[in-house]
Amino acid sequence: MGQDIAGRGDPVKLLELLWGRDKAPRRGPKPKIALEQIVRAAVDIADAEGIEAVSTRRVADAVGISPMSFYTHVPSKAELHDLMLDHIAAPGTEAPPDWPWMDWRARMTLVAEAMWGFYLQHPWVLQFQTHRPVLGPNTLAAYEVALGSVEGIGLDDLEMDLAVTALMDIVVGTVRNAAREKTVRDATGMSDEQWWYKIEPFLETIDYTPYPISSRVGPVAGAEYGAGDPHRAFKFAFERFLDGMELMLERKASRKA
Amino acid sequence: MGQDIAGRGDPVKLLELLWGRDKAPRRGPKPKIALEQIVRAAVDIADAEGIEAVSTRRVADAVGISPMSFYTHVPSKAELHDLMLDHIAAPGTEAPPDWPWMDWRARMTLVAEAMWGFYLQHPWVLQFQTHRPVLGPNTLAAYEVALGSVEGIGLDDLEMDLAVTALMDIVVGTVRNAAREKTVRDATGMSDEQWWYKIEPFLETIDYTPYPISSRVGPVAGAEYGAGDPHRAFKFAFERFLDGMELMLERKASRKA
DNA sequence: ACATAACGTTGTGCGGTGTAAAGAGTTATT
DNA sequence: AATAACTCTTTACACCGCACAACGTTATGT
Repeated sequence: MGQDIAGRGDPVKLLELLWGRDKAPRRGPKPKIALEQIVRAAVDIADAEGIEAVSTRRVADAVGISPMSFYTHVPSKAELHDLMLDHIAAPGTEAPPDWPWMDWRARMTLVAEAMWGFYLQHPWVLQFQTHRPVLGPNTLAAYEVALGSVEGIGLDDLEMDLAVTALMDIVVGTVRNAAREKTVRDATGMSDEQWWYKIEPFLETIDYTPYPISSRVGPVAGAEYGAGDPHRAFKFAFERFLDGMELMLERKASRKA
Repeated sequence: MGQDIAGRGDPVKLLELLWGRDKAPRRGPKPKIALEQIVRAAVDIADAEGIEAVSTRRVADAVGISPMSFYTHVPSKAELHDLMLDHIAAPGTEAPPDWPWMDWRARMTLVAEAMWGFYLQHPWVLQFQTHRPVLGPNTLAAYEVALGSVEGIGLDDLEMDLAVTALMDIVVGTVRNAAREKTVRDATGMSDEQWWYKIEPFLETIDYTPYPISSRVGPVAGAEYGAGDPHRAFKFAFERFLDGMELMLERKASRKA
């Protein structure tokens, strides 16, 4: 069931699907629909109603085939998930033209902000367990763009990967809070304000003496997030990280000189 | 089904369960089992077989009650998830005694490393969608400890929360890769090495000219992660972040002086 | 002491899930 | 023309969360 881990099946078969490598002339009747239609339908459902609304039956119905016919196109639901991930990675696989004239901080910020928007558009991606990397064409292209933001600034290859990984982690970690409000409101029909208002009487009955710092900091942070600006948490973390990167680059440069 | 968002039900009821607030003398027959047994059984199943193995029927069976009797103790599966989260937050709710003598970098590092171990022990937590905060006693206590690591170092209340949030994001983002290997191997019976070996022939058929940087950096990073050290990604990101924090603290101090 | 209301437990059942298995129909190859 | 390979479909199974109703148990109100 549910959002388990892709890769149970034959990983090579998945790669063939990702790269469209079974275009060889086949024997049987022509397929009624193409794989891409299935994947796009699944993504549409996920974008609109969340990943839990994506069932094999539902997807099959959306493209007009019988439930089990789904399995002629996709080995299992796990593979569908990977295909969905690579599918939505399609936009943002090209760096802007003025890319080379920007400094690395601007480039990394651009990549991070684009990624932020990406996750807000497809919040269901955040529900997936990170599994083995999806080695599809779009995912690779997006990775290429991200790596390009730190190319030629004085990092070795491993450090470049570490920097991009850190960038992604900070985005994912902070954008969760941004996606939360929308997702939870859709699912529960209750906004953050309504939720806090509802539990407030109970919260007043709690003895906060064991939590002196939290009870001081919590309301301050709560008021800030309640105002709806989780993007600020991202900017804080990311700017600290960029400053640390800059220090590292300076150290490396001065060591060489 | 599956790992959806907690909080569909009455949020106050959930708080009462979290804080054990329904100890009033009740009328009917004595419950066969206590809520804590249910939660512990659920956590045990999740630790051993992953969150997808935790079904209401399965949990009920584990504690020796009928499937539907589960619902007299817990309003729905969503509430069970929140109860599980607060339950496992119990350890690590106390700061070490030499805490005040450590500098803030050491304290934050300690908190982050403890958190790292926590997620490796309960990797299923990473599969949850972040929803509204779980305002349980253990979760609050853990937050208190984390906040304590940045108390009195020159940050205002909001910045303290932002710093702790960033710390958590970096840990969560990087520990996913560490949890991945174990989880996926358990689920697929295939190690990372076996997986790479299996897809290697296919990978050689791909034209990498559109991905010049990735094809150079990827293998280098892959060799490093293949050696099994995602902890290095954490250390890289976290040290950059700490350096950035230090710079921020210096700036704030010099502005005051 | 007894009726009653509130509660715990249980069995039945509904609509959903992923997918195995088997069969029918279609097409390219032999 | 025969056959093998393919797509699509129907049926079926074991699971899921949980609504509902029946039944038994206990503390309360009279």
